[in-house]
Amino acid sequence: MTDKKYCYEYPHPAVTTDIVVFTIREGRLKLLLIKRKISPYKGKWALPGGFVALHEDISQCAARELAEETGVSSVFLEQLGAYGAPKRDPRERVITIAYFALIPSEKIQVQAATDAAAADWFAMDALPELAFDHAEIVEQAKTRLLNKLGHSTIAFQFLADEFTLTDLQKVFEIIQGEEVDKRNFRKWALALNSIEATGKERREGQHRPAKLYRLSSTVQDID
Amino acid sequence: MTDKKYCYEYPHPAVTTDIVVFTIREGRLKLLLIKRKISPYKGKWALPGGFVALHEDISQCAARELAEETGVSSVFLEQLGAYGAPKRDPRERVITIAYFALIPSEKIQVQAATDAAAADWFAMDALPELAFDHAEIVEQAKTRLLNKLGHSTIAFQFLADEFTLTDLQKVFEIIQGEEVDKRNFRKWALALNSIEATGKERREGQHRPAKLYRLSSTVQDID
DNA sequence: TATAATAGTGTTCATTTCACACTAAGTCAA
DNA sequence: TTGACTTAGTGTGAAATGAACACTATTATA
Repeated sequence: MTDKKYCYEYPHPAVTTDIVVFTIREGRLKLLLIKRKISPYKGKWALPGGFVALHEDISQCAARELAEETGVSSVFLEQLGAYGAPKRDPRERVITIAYFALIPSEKIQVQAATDAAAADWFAMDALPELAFDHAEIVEQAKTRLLNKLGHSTIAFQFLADEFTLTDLQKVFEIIQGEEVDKRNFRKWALALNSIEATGKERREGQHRPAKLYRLSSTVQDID
Repeated sequence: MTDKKYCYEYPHPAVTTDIVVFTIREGRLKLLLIKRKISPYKGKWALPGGFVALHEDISQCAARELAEETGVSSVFLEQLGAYGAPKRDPRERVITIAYFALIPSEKIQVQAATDAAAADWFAMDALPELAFDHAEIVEQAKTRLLNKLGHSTIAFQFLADEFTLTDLQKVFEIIQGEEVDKRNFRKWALALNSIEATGKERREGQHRPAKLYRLSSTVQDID
């Protein structure tokens, strides 16, 4: 950051992006949080994010922050909305544009937290107290995730390139918090016309091997 | 506006709200546009909106702009999303937070455009060329409107406090652009448990009078 | 070769969605 | 006063969809 000062005729708020990063690890839906090492909310956990640079698109900003924190790029990233209550940051007026990202657990290289003190994954049902209005943002992200789950292909974003139908079913069960009928689920998943068998199978343990699937090339999402 | 200058350590973008205001008039879905009287895009039509003041919430800002342009308040207003491509405004970096609003045609007092040159309603299927990235914003608002139509009670926002089921059906037909079966529609509307008969009826023309309905007190919307 | 463990597969019933046509109640004019 | 006109209001059967439910298939291992 330079010492240069930027001046305007009328007041401009600061603009940040914050990213709600979900993944599934250890059989639970988890959220990436960063421990703040500066005031305000020093020591509290917060969503990863940062200021929007003047030259970058806001979605680029979110993608950049996400890559800096997790080392992953080209993941599912969707805008959640803008949050701009006047006092949400006690320092100055900050409007944040929240995104939510879904990353497959296999892609998670442990977070190379650039400047932040510490980063960690928290189970959604055991979140610590969050800084700013981040609890509200997380709540809305969770709602969005649940709403889209059955009407889009976002669940696939939690999986590796090749996966079994049981893998996929577990994603649903973990997010929805309830068991799903295996036969109905498989019928539904195949009827989506979004996945195709790779021809390969995965064998592990003393039981029948499972067919591997991949997302079809034509991936379309729903608003 | 004062001559005072606002200075920051690092650059802040300007933040505006733009509002996609829909109504139904003359049997068509219409959009409120303002003719720009200053550069850039001077003379072009644009969405109503303006800069976010430092002390106000962004939704308050949208509501204020909407009230200034249309004279109506307490209407349906929902955030659509943030648009922040770096060059979307050629003057400086401007991030806009778009809202969409639905107002009943009866409430429309002709727009008392404060500073803008002119304001007018345009049919959605006959829009003029729009300034900035407003065409994209309008497109997404239309998509949102269509998606929510059958899964929420937003259609009611286009109607007066008391309405007939035929009024409601016409709203659907106009927005969806296709006719709807009368019996199925009425069953659906009543099964919503969101409207109740007022006991009154409206008589006009040489035919049976129509029962009037109102929104039930418990109005809930869906994300 | 028996056991254990997960993969994989169809049918029935209930519910929801869709298509479809007539009667009811008012106004107006002859 | 009656017939013509116009929109309001109502029910049923068929088709599609969603939900419940239990057994066989295939592998690893002891």
